[in-house]
Amino acid sequence: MSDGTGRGQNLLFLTDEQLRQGSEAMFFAYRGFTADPDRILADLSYGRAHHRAIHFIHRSEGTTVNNLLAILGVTKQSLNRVLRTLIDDGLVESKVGTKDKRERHLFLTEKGAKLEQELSSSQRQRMRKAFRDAGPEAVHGFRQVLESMMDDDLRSLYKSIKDFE
Amino acid sequence: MSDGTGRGQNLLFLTDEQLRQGSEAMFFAYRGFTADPDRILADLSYGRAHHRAIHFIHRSEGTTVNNLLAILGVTKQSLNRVLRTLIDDGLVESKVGTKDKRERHLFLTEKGAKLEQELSSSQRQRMRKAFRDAGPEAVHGFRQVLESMMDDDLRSLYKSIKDFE
DNA sequence: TAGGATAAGTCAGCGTTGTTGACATTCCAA
DNA sequence: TTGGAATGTCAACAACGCTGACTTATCCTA
Repeated sequence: MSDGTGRGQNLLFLTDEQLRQGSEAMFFAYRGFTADPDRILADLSYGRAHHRAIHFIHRSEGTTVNNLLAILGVTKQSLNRVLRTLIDDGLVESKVGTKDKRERHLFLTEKGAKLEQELSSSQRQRMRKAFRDAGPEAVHGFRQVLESMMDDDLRSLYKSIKDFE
Repeated sequence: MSDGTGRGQNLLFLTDEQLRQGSEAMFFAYRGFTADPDRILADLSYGRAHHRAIHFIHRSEGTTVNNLLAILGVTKQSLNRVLRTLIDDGLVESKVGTKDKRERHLFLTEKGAKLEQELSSSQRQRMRKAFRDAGPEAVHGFRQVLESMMDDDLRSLYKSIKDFE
């Protein structure tokens, strides 16, 4: 795993203070990251769980409940509650699988797609500003560190859906 | 704010796909970020709120309740519930202010400091690995992007406590 | 010194979102 | 045809946000 530059980055000395600042940066930044969608969701008496479900149904149209469970990392009971309200409210459609009829394939309705747009565009706006302010090299580093911070199984999941399109 | 390189980084074109990948990286990385402390906390029937309180009391020993409220961004009722259990369990000590007797100054007990160490060291371990794997330039970019992503008031707060020591 | 402001704590109630456990239904595949 | 997988549902519970109302103690200022 040597980087071959001779700068010894694998031996990089990191103080507890530097690492603590990294943790706090994550904490405060995540607050900002979720702030804009949270405001929109509050008016609809939805929460982040609804947002996450909507996001991943949009990005993987027709995904199954089981697949969604793996991505979101929650119990089926927890997801089911969220999914049921979204279906009842006419934002998500659940279609029985054709090949395997046990499976349910999830889709956003027009109404659901509209909310997804609203949520993601508010979040993208902040992300775009942050990316532009920090510059391309910083963005590259940002993504490198985040990837390294993931659990192994989540990283493979992330990478597998990252280049889906 | 021109970077002077002539590459026009302020006009950086960012596709929705790139921004979405940034969002998803934040989502999956934050899961990893909290995973290790979460496991420790679960055994003690504590949650993330307890961790956050312990963290910021440790880093700003003797802080007041009001100050902690501002940092954590929750209501006084919500913090009070967490603080009460921590005090009852002998992890946190609350001392009446000497200058202003209305204030309560918060300290970790020996027991509290021990748990703090356990929590922060598990989180630091992951952060250290991520920082080393990604390298110093990446770490710099990581922090730049996270800072840009914060709300203005949280960024000033973050910066003000960042260089406290 | 009286009265308003501030810091903290408390009670009651509610909502979202996570958990476990138990159980029914449907359907595919060996 | 039977076992297991996928799904859905019910109940109960816990963590942790929230609002609103209220008390107590203290401080500061007019």
